[in-house]
Amino acid sequence: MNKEVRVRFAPSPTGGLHLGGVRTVLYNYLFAKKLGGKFIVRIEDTDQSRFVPGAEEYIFDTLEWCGLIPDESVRHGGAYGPYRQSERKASYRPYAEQLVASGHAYYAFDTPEELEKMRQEFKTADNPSPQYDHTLRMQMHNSLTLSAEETAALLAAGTRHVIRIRMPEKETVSFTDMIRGQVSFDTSLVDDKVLLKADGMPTYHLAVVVDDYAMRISHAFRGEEWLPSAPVHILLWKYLFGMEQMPQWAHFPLILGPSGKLSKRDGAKYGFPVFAMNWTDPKSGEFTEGFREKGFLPEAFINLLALLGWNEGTEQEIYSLEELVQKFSMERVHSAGAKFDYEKAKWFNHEWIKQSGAGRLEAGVRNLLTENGLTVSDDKMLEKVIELVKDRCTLLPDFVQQAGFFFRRPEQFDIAAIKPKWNEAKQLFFAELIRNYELHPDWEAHTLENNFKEIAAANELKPGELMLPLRIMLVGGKFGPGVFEIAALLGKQETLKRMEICLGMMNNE
RNA sequence: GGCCCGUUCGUCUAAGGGCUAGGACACCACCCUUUCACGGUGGUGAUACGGGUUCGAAUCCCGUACGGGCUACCA
Repeated sequence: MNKEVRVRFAPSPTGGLHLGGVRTVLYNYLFAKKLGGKFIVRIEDTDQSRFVPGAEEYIFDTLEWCGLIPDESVRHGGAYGPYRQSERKASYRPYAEQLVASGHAYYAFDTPEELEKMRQEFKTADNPSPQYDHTLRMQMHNSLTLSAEETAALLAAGTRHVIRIRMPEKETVSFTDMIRGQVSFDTSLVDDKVLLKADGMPTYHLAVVVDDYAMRISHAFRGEEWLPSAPVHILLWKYLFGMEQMPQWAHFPLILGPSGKLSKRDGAKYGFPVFAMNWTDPKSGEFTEGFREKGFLPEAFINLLALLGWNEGTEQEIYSLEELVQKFSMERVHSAGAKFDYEKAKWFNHEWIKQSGAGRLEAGVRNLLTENGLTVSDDKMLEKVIELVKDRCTLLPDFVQQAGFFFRRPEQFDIAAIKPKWNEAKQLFFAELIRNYELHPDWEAHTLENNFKEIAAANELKPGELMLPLRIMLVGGKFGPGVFEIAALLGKQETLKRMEICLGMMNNE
């Protein structure tokens, strides 16, 4: 009795995937996995003029980075292919013709110029965007206004034409949205949408219904921007396949930027990533920054997206993908749009870095260090360094500053930070400290600290005033973890070397 | 303009008729730490407005305002 749960994400390969897109994928995925269903990716490339090379690959790379692996797709195969609409082109026309035959659609021969003329002609202050609808269709160039013979002749001559749905008048179309409850529309107010374009390709409206049927989609989820065209889709289901076959719908709230629906431009404008991964438009050359390159962990990215519009009802905020699958439910998706908050996004990443083991972070950190000209030769060392500094890193690139000095002697020392309080007594203290450390047997943080404090006490100096200078000597600046931990990890030779270099600089100044 | 959706701290949200409106981010203060963080404690801060329904409303209904989306042979 229960249909198998099958959901689909149906992106148009026109560019990178932004926050909202990935969240739509995520909710689809979570819903499917929670119910033991299938997650399908279908490429909606019915608009050939908007084809962008590389966009499809980008989409799949993003899904892989996020760990949201489709069960069926162009890449992953499946029994309901092909999963690219351009390759299903032949399947759409018959349905459109069927609708014409049953009186629910008609041929329209209006040229783009004629349409433009109509819009200008009927445009008024009260009606700034005239629609091709029941009020106007009898004034247009279509099979409703032409005789059957004229229409047949035009068709036989291969005249360019589209097929439009004939929206009924004065009907109320309603459906139950899983998030919003019942939503109703008056069909008199909906226009006669094009179903089949002049190039023989379907529009989204026809394709989504035909393919959702063909692929046995049980639940159809998409962004709220699709809500206004829902009545068209509902009617197509009714005319073509029957309402009992129709999937259940849910329209996700939009993710808003600082001003309205989040756009890729908002990123550059307000200084945060909008796409999942870096993307450069091959035509315009426009670059849009991605969360991955910005230094986000996919776990954090998924986590923050999940909580942008959904919550379990508890105070938990950190969830792994597995946990999300277990706890997600469509009923708890919020109905109002959510404004994206980059500060909170960073907090999620910081939390994930803190709770990740060095092993999880190692590869990424190593790449970052290498990219910055730092060589990691000792894996054990890298592991310890990561554990030591990860609490201080919000984004992955923070590791370059926080961990870099372990792998390369600083080129600059922030001498200005200690110079004003420098004096003979401190000079002597460090000379003695070096002598002491040279003879130091075990080189462990706590004994280094003990010796440091003993010598300070013997010279009647406050340890606190000596720790910053030591830090500058080892790190180069006022940052990093505990200074004796650093010395311990750096090793005796390198620690003494850095102290001597710095002390020399102090003398020469 | 029309249609649709929405409205709890600045932001993400909890509370699905009974109350000191809870949590998180951010911010502020203090503690810890003589770096910076982490951590800990505390604080500022919200039910858009007006009507109903009810013993009682953030919660249900209506209106207003405001916000957003759609209004292509784009998705």
